[in-house]
Amino acid sequence: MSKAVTILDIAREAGVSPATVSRVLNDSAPVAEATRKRVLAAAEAHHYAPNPFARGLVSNLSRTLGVLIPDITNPYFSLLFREVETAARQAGYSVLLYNSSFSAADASDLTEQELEGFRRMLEQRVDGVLVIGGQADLLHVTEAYREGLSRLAAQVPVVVLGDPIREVPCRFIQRERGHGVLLALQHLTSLGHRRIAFVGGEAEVGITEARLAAYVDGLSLLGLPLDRSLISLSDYYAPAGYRAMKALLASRAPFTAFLAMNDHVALGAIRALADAGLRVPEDVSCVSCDRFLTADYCIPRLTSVDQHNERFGRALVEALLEEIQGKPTGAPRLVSPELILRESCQPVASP
Amino acid sequence: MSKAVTILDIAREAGVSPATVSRVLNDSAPVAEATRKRVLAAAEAHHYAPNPFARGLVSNLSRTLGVLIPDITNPYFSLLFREVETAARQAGYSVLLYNSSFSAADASDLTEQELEGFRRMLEQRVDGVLVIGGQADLLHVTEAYREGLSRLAAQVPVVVLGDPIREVPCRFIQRERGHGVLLALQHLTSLGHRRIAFVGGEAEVGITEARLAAYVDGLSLLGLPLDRSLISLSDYYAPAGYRAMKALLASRAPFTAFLAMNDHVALGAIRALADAGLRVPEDVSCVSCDRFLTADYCIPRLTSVDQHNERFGRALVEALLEEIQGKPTGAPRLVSPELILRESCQPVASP
DNA sequence: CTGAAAGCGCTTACAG
DNA sequence: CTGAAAGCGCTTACAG
Repeated sequence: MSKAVTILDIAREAGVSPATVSRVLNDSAPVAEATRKRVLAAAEAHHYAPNPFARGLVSNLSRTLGVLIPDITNPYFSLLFREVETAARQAGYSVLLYNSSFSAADASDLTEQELEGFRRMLEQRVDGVLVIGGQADLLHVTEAYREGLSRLAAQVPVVVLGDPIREVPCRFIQRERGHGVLLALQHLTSLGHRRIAFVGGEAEVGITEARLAAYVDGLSLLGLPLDRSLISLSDYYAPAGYRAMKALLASRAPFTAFLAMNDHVALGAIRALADAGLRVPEDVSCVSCDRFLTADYCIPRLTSVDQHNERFGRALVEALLEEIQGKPTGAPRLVSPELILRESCQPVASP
Repeated sequence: MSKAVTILDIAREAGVSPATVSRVLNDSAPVAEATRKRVLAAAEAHHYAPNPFARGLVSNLSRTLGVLIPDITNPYFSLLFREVETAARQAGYSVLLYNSSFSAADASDLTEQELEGFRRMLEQRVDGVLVIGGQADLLHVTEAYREGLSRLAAQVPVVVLGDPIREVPCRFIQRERGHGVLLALQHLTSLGHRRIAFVGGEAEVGITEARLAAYVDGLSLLGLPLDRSLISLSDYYAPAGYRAMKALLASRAPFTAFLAMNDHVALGAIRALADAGLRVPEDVSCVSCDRFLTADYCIPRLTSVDQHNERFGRALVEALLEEIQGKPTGAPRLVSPELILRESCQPVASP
């Protein structure tokens, strides 16, 4: 590999001191226009890029943001991440991604992975950290996690997508998560459905609790009875949706429609219905949340609440930049959920 | 933010010189066991993490790998990336991800995004770069891209997933991409299909050309005639699959089965068939490539060739580490494609 | 086995 | 507006 060109090379070429080159490149002090031009020309000619190590050593800044995510192959996270990366880049930051492969199934084992992520961020001296998913999504975190996150936040600005964790000095940002469920319930009841199941999600996870609460409140708001046997939890992927629907069918609790935690769960659930000889929407209607990429091409096309989660990515980055730059804290812009009507709902069959 | 602890703090605490601390921490020279223990204890006690800027300034190493990817929300890339990140981490490297949002549709405009990615990698002084997708997937790249990639490779080890580009000093790694198509064709012909369409993919893209070539060769191998009107290209997402199938149907060329470039394309194509009143597999059989996450839950479940692309991620990282460490070049381990039989194929209806 | 010292490539007071 | 010099926190010959 060829040796990189340094500020000294540019200084020599432009006939000035390295200090002046630095001033021109960082626009950190007035420099005579003629000098300035010579410096810029020299830098350009040699494709000069300041050494970030040297720069970091004095500024203590890496121009890098760390992002902790459990699983980038989950479209919920990858959509969010893409937005985060774009926003970060536009603000002049690179993004270090750490995939902690966290799944609520075995929290104790995997806490270590998240702690390792925290450590990495510290080692790499990122300028700020975004924590998305993992234990931050849970109602209760382990003590080790609390400590690790606190230590991290003591040394670098941290923004967490989630509800505040007691005594942890991060900035927490949470979205409104119940309104979409209400939209879905209203839609289903307007079609005459009265026995509406809730499928997917895990207990102990914030989003599940929030949506479940909205489900319970929504039913009462709409004057429908709550039947706990219509709630079938699992997790957030297609196999889980399949299992949850199987369990629901096995319970023989009657229902004419269901709410799915997301499109993958919906897919699995619809598959389970099909395997039981039930069609969507002819026999059962379905509204899903968190619309993913291919929902418009499934059979049936999924009616889904689009939470516009990905737009939230930019808000997260902006909050983090505020923390880094110590600027005033604007409240994150809210993005309203939107019910996308497709084919998976139909008026309830008259009994 | 609290001021970080430095090697001097540890040296003082352990009653040794900073040089000795460095030796212990890097295991770079013999140190008396007693001294060693004191140093380690002090480092531990203060959660000491060496400053990567200072370290990088002398070593010129960042312990960071750069990964250039067009779109992390595409499951093909996110599956690959997850494996890359895991392998990199296990080798002690962090990963900087740059999303270039490249789509072959408007190459000229987007070359700039990829060049910007190259520049970023250089600025950040990553220890090595992995180039995945984008123009690297194309049969022909722009001159600007060639120059940018060459300049990058002149300064840092670069591994490209793709076919060699003339005069560019990178290591290129390519997979075998035709065998899966042959498996699919054999399966379909064994079911009696003789008019098999090819749906999805773009001309000018390597993988499309490779699979198309395998399709042409496979047909002749199996003694079937080639009918160009059964080839309907588009790109790699569900909407494209939909359009491609619509076009194929509009052409009225008869076929009883089709090969899809990937599961998203298959989904779109099957949707288009459904909208035309045709069922899979009853009316038309389908084999897809590049199995994605939810293929087992679609209606119908997709029969698909699993290329095990994600396993390739580790091979890429290993190749890059070899380039970085200047070690001998092992040929990348090959991963054979595997035909996953599900529900989307059925014997051809007797005419 | 251990320490003193130079040096990596920048930025930033301090002079002028 | 510009330069000389110190210093950021490490690592690595060089001595001993």
